[in-house]
Amino acid sequence: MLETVEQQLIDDGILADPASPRGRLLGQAARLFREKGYQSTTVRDLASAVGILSGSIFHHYKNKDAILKAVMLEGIHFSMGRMRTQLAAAETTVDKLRALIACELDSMNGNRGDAMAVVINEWRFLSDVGQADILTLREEYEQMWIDVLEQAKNERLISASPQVLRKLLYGSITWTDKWFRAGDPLSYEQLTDDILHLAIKA
Amino acid sequence: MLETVEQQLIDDGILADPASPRGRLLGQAARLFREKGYQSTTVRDLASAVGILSGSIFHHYKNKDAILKAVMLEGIHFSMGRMRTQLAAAETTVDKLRALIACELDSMNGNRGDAMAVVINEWRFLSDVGQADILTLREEYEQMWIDVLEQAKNERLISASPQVLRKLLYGSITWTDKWFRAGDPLSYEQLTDDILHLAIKA
Amino acid sequence: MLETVEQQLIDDGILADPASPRGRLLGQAARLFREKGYQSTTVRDLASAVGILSGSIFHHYKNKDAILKAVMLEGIHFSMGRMRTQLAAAETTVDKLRALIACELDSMNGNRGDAMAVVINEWRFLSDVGQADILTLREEYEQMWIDVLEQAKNERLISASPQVLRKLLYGSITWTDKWFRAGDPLSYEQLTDDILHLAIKA
Amino acid sequence: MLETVEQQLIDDGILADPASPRGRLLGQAARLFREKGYQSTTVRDLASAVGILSGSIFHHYKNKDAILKAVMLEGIHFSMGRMRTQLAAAETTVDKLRALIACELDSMNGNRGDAMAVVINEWRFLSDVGQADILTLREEYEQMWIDVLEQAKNERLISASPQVLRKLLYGSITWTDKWFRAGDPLSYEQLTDDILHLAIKA
DNA sequence: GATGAATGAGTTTTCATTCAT
DNA sequence: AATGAATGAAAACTCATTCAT
Repeated sequence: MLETVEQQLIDDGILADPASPRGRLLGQAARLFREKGYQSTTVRDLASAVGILSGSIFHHYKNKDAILKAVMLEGIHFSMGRMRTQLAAAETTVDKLRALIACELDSMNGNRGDAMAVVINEWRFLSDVGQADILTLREEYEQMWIDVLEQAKNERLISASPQVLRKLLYGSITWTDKWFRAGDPLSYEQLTDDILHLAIKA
Repeated sequence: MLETVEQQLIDDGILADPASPRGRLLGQAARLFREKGYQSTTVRDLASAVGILSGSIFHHYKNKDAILKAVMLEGIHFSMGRMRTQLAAAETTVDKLRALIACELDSMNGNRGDAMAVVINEWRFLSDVGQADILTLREEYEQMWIDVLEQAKNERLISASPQVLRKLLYGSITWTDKWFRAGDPLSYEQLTDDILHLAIKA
Repeated sequence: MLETVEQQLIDDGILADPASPRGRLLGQAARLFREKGYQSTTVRDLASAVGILSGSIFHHYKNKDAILKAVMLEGIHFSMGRMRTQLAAAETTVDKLRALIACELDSMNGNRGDAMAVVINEWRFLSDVGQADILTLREEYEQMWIDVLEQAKNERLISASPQVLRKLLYGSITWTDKWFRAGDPLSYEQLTDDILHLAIKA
Repeated sequence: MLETVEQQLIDDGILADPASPRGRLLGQAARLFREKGYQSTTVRDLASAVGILSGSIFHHYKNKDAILKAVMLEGIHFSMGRMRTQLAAAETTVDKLRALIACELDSMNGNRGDAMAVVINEWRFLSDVGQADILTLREEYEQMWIDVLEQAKNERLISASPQVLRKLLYGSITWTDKWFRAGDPLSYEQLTDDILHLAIKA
């Protein structure tokens, strides 16, 4: 099911095929940028991770900044694609909120999680132009959260303001990237529930 | 009162006097590391911020890594010192928890907040040796949180495990550094309360 | 009439047919080498100017140096061909001199002028081997000038030594490439006359 | 006497002292840019010519373009300084014209000639900003020529328009850089006279 | 303690050229 | 003939660090 969403996005040309040279480069770049940080990852690191020489990188991307941007776009597109699907399948507001949390958790920690972690942690290193190009997409993404949280506020499920609560949850969820390893000793589902209960009083 | 804590730590030789050359360097370093990141801040940037030439930096610190470490030590010492004072003054467990949140929020966003933000955000850039040297201190700091949260758990104020809840709150609080500007439109006290209500059901 | 000379040279296989792939490449190369300089023109620039990909360039020429050499040969052959025709048609020594000046001016500024400008301005970037191959031809070209100037000297039309005068005129004429745009406000004929009067006293 | 002018300019801080590190760099840069061209001269070439390592170059100049600009400024300032002195000493218009020619010839071929040759031959490789910064100075320089040529025109010493004649003489003189070696077999004075007689009919 | 020129290893990037398809 | 991914050497430039003064 998750695979379906990913495959769909690849077929639509929104995500690069992970088997293609470009896709392999993006995958390795996401991993390295996450592990070592954008600035500490050299173009040589990227090249050797995909088994080519450093000069060849520039056959695929104009410069290092363009690689960072591409990684981030992959991350956001993948996360949004999956979120949309899961939101559509959720019935109650609580279910929707749980879906958002689960998706975002998986975006940071799942097996395609590197790219989204890069979006969060390396954002400041993306050039101004690159940031501007991606900003609309990020805002769209945030709006999906705000919409659900406003609904929850109307239903008196939450007490804090949606804007503030979103920021607090965002911090909690993105920080999991630094400490959470699934099933050890905490399962995904438990963590999702714990975060859900930060938000709602029940 | 807060000034008292800071002054005390300076007098004890734990923090550098902000008026001394060393203290001015650390203050500027904290600010620059936070604003631009450790790696993007050059030794020249540091030197020119305190009005000396780049070569002279190395009369004060052995190398750039030593500066980062010193900044972090300042951040942690200051935060812990204040936290201890405030904890001692709090009576109930809820008061203690509120004190921890308020202190940590101020550690990230207050006027001595640069150093603590550097501890969080630039941690990975500190050398292994440096990290090892500081780790005990960070653990001591964390233990203060865990102690209070375990007490809260015993009193059934919180439901999640103290270890997990600490991590989630940590994420929420440290992330404020990226979006919160005091009084605009949210006050410090409101934000403290909002975070407190993530943790406790009341 | 000029077209006749050019057509003749194409028919004789001395110049490439501008409609052929090779001819189009040489034309674009001449233009780009003149505009941006040999070193600043990349093989990709050349390829994209003729609508192919960079790798395909090397099916036509062994390397970039060979393209430069071919452009220069085109330039010299064309100039010499025309000069011979015009010299044959001139009766007096003054007419011959005027013909040389007019031809060389047009070689730099006319609609086939790019190649000759490249001969002059990019000469140093041609490989030693390439220079050696072309040198005889350039000497032959120069000899046409020297012959006429010696005749002029014998007829006391000029006072300076033919060798020196040739160099001085050469500088004046080739430099026009940097400032002269025909008819604005100076016509070709006026400029030709002005240069002629540098040489002869009349 | 010439030395006097040069020394004066050095004392005034307009030219760099050839004995200083900066001055030595500029001298070698002028030589290399002239010999091999700006683009073919690497920063390593420059560094090794003055006996330092390539990275140290950037201690003196921000980038390669800044070196080119500095070389050009040296060339123009030196030429103008000397021209002004010589013009002031000349009495008749013919003397002035001869002085201009002699100065410009020496600017290209004398022992400080590298820098001026670079101004002429590498102009296109100076960045747009750099060109803009120098342009006023070049115009000032040209005006000195135009003024004398207009006077000559009024006195009916020359027949062509001052603007055109200047361009033609400019080409002749700057081209000497490619072929003239003083005293072999032509002396400076003879060459100056030959060029003077291109301009005036006498 | 401060200076600032120099170091030298490292970075991103460029680009002519090759070659399997 | 054309493609276009890959090569690999070389380019300009960066920057923490050293050290003689």
